[in-house]
Amino acid sequence: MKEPESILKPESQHFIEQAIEKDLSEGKNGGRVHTRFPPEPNGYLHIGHAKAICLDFGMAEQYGGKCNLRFDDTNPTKEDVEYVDSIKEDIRWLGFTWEDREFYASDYFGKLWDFAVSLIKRGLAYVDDQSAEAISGQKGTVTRPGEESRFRNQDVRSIEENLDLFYRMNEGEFEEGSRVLRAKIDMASPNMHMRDPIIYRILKTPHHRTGSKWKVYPMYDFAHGQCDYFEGITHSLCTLEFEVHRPLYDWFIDQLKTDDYRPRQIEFNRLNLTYTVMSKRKLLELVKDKVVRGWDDPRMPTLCGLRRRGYTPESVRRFVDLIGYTKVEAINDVSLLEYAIREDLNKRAPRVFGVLKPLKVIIINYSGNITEEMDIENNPGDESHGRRLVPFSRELFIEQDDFMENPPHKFFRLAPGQEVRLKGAYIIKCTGVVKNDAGEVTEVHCSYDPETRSGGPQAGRKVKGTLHWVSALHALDAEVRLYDRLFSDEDPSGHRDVDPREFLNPDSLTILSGCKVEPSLAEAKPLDKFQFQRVGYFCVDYDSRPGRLVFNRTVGLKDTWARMNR
RNA sequence: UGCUCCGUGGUGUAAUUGGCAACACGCCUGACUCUGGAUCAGGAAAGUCUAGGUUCGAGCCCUAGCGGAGCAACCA
Repeated sequence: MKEPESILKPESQHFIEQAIEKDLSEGKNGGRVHTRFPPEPNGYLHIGHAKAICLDFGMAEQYGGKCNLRFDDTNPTKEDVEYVDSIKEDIRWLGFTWEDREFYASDYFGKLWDFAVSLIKRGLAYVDDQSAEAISGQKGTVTRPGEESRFRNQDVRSIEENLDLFYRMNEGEFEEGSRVLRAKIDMASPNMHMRDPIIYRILKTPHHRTGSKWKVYPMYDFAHGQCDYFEGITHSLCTLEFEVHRPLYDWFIDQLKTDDYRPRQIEFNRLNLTYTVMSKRKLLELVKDKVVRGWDDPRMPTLCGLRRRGYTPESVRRFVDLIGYTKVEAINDVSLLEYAIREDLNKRAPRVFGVLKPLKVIIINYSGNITEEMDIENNPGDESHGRRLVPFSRELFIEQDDFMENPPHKFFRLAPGQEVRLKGAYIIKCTGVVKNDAGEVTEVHCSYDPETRSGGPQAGRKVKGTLHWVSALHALDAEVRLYDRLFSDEDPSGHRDVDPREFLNPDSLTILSGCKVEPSLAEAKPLDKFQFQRVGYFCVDYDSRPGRLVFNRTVGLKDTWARMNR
């Protein structure tokens, strides 16, 4: 065992912890740490969000502060309560709580409106009648400054007219797209976001919370920073791409603030995982086009997908902990995620016998009239998991891969003349095979040595291999779904002008039916997790029913034999 | 081409803030094992993008270059 972490060299701090501690030591915000997790309810959460959630809630927890849940619901055309509910479920599943601090950007529509009105009154915002095309045409490029809209000029449009138009925009008098409200900042700014950004647009789609009260909605950039400000957020943690938005947020807060309090935005690297895509837009496409079975398809990097796949919240949090927070754009190896779930399930998943591709074994010197109950530990590494009884009889199933008629060197499994131990039962020796017309082995005949029963007089005899097995008479039928990476390319969205779907892995799902599992699994319920010994970790799918068991393979075991054969 | 950010083993992160480049995953070897799992012991693998500079001493500071990413939605 390793030493407890506390007496090891203290874990080094990442740059955000350092920043927070510096603020704390300087007495900023009266020693408060208050963060927020601000999802848009327009899709399901994925593991990239888990990274943000762990940071937002984690920093608050670590420094004795609070973390708000705030839905960024400023665009009714894309958002829905379905997503609100799933997001809350996923955050709870991860193990975090926002107590009574469930907020919505839409809670602040009134304040935001008032702020916009105040900007107009101060000559810092104006209504622009131009089309979207015209406005973007005047925006300039990254190397060339933009041109000012003629409506920017107060001689053309007075403050009074701006106010009148803004009110009428919200009364529904004008069509969507016919007018917008813009902040008057700097059309020549090297930062594109400062070139008179649009802050309000007309949208007549009813909002999932405010109904049709509003006809104008604030843009994200006009809402986000101010909401943080309204909530007294001290540290606004977000991903790298918002770095260039920060000056704009600061500009708005400058117009709003009454003292020197200001949320501090710190940007960190987003999570990218190999062999998958992580943008909500791309994930939504996979769902809509039925490439996968839904948001919770076990191949999806969504939290609901990982949950259905058999991942535990602890393993997800452990993974997030392992990858850290930096400012380097990185792509994390999915095998580290797999390590995290193996590590967790190795401790908690009971061991059972499950045979994916059954091959019949007949013990020729074992009576056909008896059944023995073999007493087998549920987790060899941890006695507290207890033991169970597994029935053994003359006819068994073993894994097809565990038998070879003409084995290569170092094949420690069953082969003619070769001995193996049946885990928890007897040592058997292969005495012959039965083949069908096609020459395939359909039955393996073995003899057993009664002295070698586990716990018996000859139990200590060494044989090279140990196999898992199920009694043919007692085994339960099951369907097993094997998952592989969704994409065959390490970085499917990392190719310019190539649709990631060019790289879809056609073998990402394999459904096996007629699998045989031990009878103790009869009552297994969805999301129950097991290790099918020597095969991998599996969890019961939502589709599973008593008498029609369905398992998902979460992840395989490390397989030295398979690796040797690569 | 403008602005912003970033370059440390294969991957992801560290380096007590200027002092022997460390950790995890992966890989290799051995031990142990009634899971070819787990566990344990050991090993290979970067000299920190490049070139200068400051310094007794630079991954860290300075200068220049090179390379990568982000930003021009009435999306968030």
